[in-house]
Amino acid sequence: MTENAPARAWRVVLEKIEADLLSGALGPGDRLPPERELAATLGVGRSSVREALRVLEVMGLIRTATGSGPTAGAIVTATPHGGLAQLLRLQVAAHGFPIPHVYETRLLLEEWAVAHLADLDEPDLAEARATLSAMEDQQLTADDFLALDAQFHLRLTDAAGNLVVAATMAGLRTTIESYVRAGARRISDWDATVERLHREHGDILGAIESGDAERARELVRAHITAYYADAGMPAPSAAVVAVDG
Amino acid sequence: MTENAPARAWRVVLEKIEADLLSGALGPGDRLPPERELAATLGVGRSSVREALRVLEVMGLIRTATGSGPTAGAIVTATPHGGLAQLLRLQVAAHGFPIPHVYETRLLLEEWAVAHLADLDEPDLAEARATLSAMEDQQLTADDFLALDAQFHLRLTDAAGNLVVAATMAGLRTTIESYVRAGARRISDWDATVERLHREHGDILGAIESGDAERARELVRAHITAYYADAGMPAPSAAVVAVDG
DNA sequence: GCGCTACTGTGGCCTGACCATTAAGCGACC
DNA sequence: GGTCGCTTAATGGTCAGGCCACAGTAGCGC
Repeated sequence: MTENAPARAWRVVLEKIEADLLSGALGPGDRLPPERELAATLGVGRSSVREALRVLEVMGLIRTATGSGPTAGAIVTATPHGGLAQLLRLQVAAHGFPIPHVYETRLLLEEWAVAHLADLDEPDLAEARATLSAMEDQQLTADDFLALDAQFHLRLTDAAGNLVVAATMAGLRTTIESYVRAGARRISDWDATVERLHREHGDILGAIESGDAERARELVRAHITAYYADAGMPAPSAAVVAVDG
Repeated sequence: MTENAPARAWRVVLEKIEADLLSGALGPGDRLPPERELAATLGVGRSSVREALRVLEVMGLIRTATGSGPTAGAIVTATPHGGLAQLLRLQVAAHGFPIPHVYETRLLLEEWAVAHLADLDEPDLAEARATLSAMEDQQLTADDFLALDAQFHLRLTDAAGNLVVAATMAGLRTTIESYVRAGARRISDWDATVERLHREHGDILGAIESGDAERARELVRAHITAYYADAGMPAPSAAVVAVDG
């Protein structure tokens, strides 16, 4: 997967950096050599170096800053959220990923997360609870509420303690965010929906705390599919929901 | 997420292309304008265009080819596998994703896939069965066997019919591939292991075909965790396995 | 007609230049 | 002696322009 290409210069750079990361010569917080130096070292042009760095930047591996001093330059960060979100979003835009598949994946990840949390001895739900409290404010606009709703779900997933799952979930959420917002405008009785969503959130937390993984799963599935249905959004293929639920 | 940046030229290009994808002006199979033209149109330098295209290429959205004629240039492909794999691999290399989290995610996705398949009326297992047959060859080296093993699992996931799950699984597998291979060399009685793996594969297919989702889940979990244990690989956090299984 | 050649379009890559930004060095002034 | 401010260096960001490689295609010669 990483060779057989006849020469592409930027790939040389990418591989060199990946190798340094794997060997431990480079790690989070470390600073990459300046672009010009990297170019000279690897015998490629600076533009090729930049192409590779751009890829790394978009993928969330590095952050770049101008200027001088220790904070300038390209620094390894390893923050996957943005990159994953970008990739998913673009693939959806290019019709590589059908939206229903995105929904379905979001659902299965979140089901796993809550079931996993329920099985933990002491799940850390403090952040999720805090978000839940914030959602009680009656003054919230629909968009504000949805933002907090998204935060609640993300914090739930974060609490499950798997970074890959958490990052993927975040990416999926970002990807479908605009559709969720659009869906909210199709809901007739928004206040009632807010009421219901809030109650369901509480129920989910309750199920997790009581250690009932299966119930947590079911509640999450119902919670999400119900919103999809209300908002008239393309469901994760009706058959799937019917069979699975 | 797509703005507030003070100017970065390459982002302008990225956003323009994403917008064209979303609006349908650009779709799979279509050809992007030549780099020079894109640069002139957007008022940026060609190098900035190239940086954006590089990102799209690595993410699997486009493929580029030199030469002239209809097949040359940048063409929208929307093939997420490579990009996802690259992203996961790099994040693991940069310690953004701990390997156990990758294992765990792989496990949960595959559990979902087989359970989902079991719930389908007529799961298409032909490809998986074909791979299974190929694995009966006694002449296979360990690496060949593992390659087929990977293929079996991927085809299983593909059959579940969710592109996001399938692509993610493929990426995860690629990411941990080297570790799996290394693990195989730590297994003392390889022949017996092959025997067992093969039997388990058959059992999994059987459970799917009999529509027993829960059993398929358990078999897959046992199948994978047992191999991890045998190969002395960093388990998806022992606690998790103990509690969940 | 057929085959070869030259041309043209296209990405791949490099060089060199200039700008913007940031930190550090250094000196003048209080 | 300390502090403010100017200068300088380091570094990414971007552009312009050029050259090469490669793949069609058109046109030319036979």
